[in-house]
Amino acid sequence: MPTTIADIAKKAGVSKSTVSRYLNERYECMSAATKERIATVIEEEDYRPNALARSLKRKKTYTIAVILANILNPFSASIIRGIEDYCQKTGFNLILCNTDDNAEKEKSYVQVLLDKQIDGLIINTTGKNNALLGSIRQNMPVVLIDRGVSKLKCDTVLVDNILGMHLLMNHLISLGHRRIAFFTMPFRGISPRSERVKGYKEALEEQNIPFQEELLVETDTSEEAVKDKLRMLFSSPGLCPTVIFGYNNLMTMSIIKVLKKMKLAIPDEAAVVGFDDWEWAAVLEPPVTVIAQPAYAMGEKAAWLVINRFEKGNWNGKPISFIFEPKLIVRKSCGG
Amino acid sequence: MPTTIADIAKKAGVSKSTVSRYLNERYECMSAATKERIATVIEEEDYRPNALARSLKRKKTYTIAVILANILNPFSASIIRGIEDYCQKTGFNLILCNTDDNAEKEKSYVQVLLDKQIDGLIINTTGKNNALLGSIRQNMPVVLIDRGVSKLKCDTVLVDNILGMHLLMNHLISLGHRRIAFFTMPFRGISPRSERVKGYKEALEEQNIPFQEELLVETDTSEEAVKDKLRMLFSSPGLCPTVIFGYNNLMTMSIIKVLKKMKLAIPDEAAVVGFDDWEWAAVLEPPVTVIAQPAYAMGEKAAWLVINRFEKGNWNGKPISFIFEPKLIVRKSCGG
DNA sequence: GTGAAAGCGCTAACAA
DNA sequence: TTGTTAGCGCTTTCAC
Repeated sequence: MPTTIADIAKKAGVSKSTVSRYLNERYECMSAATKERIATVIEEEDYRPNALARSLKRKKTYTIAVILANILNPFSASIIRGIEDYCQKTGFNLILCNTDDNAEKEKSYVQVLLDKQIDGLIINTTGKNNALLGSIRQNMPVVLIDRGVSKLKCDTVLVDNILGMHLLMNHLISLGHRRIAFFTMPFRGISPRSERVKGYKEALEEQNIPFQEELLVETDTSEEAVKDKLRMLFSSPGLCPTVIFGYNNLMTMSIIKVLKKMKLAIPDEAAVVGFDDWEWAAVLEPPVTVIAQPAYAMGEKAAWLVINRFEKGNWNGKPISFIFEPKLIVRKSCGG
Repeated sequence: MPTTIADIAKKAGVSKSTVSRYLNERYECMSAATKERIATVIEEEDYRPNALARSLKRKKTYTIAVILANILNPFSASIIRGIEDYCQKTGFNLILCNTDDNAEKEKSYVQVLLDKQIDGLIINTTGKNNALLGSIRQNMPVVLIDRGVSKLKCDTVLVDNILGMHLLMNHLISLGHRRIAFFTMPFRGISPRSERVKGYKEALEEQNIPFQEELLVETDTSEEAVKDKLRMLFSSPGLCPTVIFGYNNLMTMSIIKVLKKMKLAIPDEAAVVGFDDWEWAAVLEPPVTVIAQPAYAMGEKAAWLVINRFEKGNWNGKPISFIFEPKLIVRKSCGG
């Protein structure tokens, strides 16, 4: 049976309150002798307070949660690492949840986390539980990461997707590309997606290149699906793209794999670009040109936001939005 | 102010005990009418029980923790994904901790997690807190993943490293390689490392190839460090390796990067092999031959072990050890 | 079938 | 400076 505060109190010959004061470092309210005695007993018993009991009473768990689509995406892994490191510094614990972009899973997680009385939430939301998220926003800090939802008055940590696409498109166009295919997963209603599409269209327009609906292709990231779409494009004379853009690193990777299997030379027969940088992008043959997002820093910032708001107790203050700048990293996959 | 069980009881005109029974699905002990009434009130109030209070009373938190060196390693990310998925299925929550192989961080995490009354722990241990781990093993299930510690009577989920090295070495030797460099991080006292070294030496011996101390090189995974070591080897006539083995994917990646920067053709001027398969290994030029470990399955199994033991309440049963079989995946980075 | 009361391990207001 | 007491929100005997 684990030792409790009562055991310590008895053994030290003081009351529980005094021990509690000691635990909370209110040393002013006790004599040096008492302090010393308690310290000794705690040491001897190797006593550590039960965090559950503490939390129940204090109404603070010093635990935050992060809900992401999929930790296997290196972008997500970096975000989590940023969050975890910040939590570690500040003594918070981190609960991790994967939703696979499934709204049901998201909902269920959010509820369980609330039951557990977490102190804050960082979420890459599916965008389908806005009512729920809006309501918990009343009781604890919530920060949306990567994907914003304008009606949700939460803090947000985002990347400037429109800028990113402009950087990328201007680069491609300056290299002479005109038929630029945009491969994306079918996540409609998700902010980064619509922003990237917007940036794509804007950039085309600025350069007087007509937007072609057929070049905006929706597919999941499986190789088979990507292959089908790619085949179709390449066999349509007026469409045949000179460069394929991948919405995220998973998509980009699939595109590259398929292109290689199709024995198409990159970039000469088909160039490739992606959103998200990742460890191996620079080592592939050819190294992949990408728009890099500062995932780790975004994670850190998100953690800072949640924890800061929690500690300042102002989780109903005006929402803050952090927009990180993406960077164009020119490598060799687009020619030029 | 959140609604509590007392609120529900009052509104439904019953006692807290009855509501509690309802919450715990002991419907036999109440009339259909009562059940109905409580259900309605709970619905109306959107009431959910406070998990903290429950846990304090029941002494179960339905939360387990995983302590790993670094989630940024795709091997770790896959393990976590396996654990998380299993937890999700069984309704457990997962607390995530990174230690960077720092024994102090590990110790501090373990203690905080104990304070939080977690129900089980999965750990890729530094091997430097055995006393602590041994003692908590008395109170909850602990499973060691990836790295075993024989004196710790915990369940383990490992990979057969010796077999893996034999598979790999036999392949290399059959291809004509004789000077095989082994690049590893300086983690001594860690079981996978000594096992892999052992397998390496055994395989050499079986084939009557003398073991050369200088080919077993210790370095961190930074490109600079790897480059230095590689340079040194290549400039020693009797030593100059025909193939470099990377202890894990981080090391292998560094080796490949450096080799490419040195403009050495892989595999003709220097072949490369690694331990751990990862998403992009097949897409690199040339695709990398590796020993693959079933990381996701290992994570799942570890979660199964912890949760199963916890639920069966037999965390003092005899330790179980799961040894997964690694697979040789032959690609093109070794010639042949 | 239902309720009263004690208690999980801790904190904090109030007294002394 | 220290102790007494009343909870935090829930579960669980033990009565009725």
